[in-house]
Amino acid sequence: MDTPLINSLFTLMQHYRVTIRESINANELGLNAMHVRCLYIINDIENCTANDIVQKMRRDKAQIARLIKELINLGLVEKTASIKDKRCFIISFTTEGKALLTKVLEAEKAINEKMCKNISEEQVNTFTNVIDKMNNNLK
Amino acid sequence: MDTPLINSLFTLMQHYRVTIRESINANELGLNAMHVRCLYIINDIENCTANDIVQKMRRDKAQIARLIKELINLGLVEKTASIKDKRCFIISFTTEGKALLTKVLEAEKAINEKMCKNISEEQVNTFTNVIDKMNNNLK
DNA sequence: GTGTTATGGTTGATAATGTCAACTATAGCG
DNA sequence: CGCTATAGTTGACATTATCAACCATAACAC
Repeated sequence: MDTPLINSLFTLMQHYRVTIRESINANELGLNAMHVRCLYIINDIENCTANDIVQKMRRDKAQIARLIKELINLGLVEKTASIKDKRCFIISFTTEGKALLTKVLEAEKAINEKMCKNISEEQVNTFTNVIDKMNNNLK
Repeated sequence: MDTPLINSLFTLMQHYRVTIRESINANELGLNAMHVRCLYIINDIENCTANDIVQKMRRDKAQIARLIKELINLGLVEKTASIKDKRCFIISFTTEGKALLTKVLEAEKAINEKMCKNISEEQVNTFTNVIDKMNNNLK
């Protein structure tokens, strides 16, 4: 086996993508994986800006701008001008957005549980640990 | 932290994608990550057919058909009719394809090493183990 | 202050990737 | 034989990603 690691990772991501899509469609939330990731980041980062998301996701800022626009059109988040830096907009949840996030988190939690079934807590810890290290190594 | 696992995985894949693209572009091999994955699979599976790749990659057969066509146009692989089943084509490497695969494997090996730096063998083993289990759980 | 360069964000155009449905040819099975 | 299933191809289309140009503001040098 040459580089089973990456190939396994690819497979896992593909599985995940299919599963989350099914789950989200089933829940009729009208979002895709990227939207969901965005919501997480907005939730995690205090006074989150588009640029924060770009940094976190390592994706093109054009793509992020459009993702945010979609989230706004869906009425899930809103932009407010930043006082400190007039170039930036702070992205925050609407009431609907907050409610939806809760739902999405539940859906993902279910997937997470399914995914981690029969894997010991210790192993999962090692797993996340290794991922973090890898992320640092590739930074 | 709600589902750091998936988010970390996303980040890792993104890192990987960027790294492999840089590396492959640097090597001027003219391939993308999907091509590379295809090559691996063709290498791994005895008498590999398009359908084998579809199964392995869990992607649409149309996409795979086109990927293979590109690899053929690049002169990397070739199709030969299967004797057993006249609907299938066996995909095999040309001399150039085999040579290129070797190069790609080296490039990926370098990335793999970079990625696994300062991570013990044991941890890497646990890691791959957990991925495999997760893949099974999501199957 | 002015000028210059860097940064955050938006948009248009386009490329890359993924998906669906229709179709051909063959297989497998009653 | 007739019927249904499978392997693969193609066309059309949807989604996602990337690049370059652009505007407004910031940050810094002078």
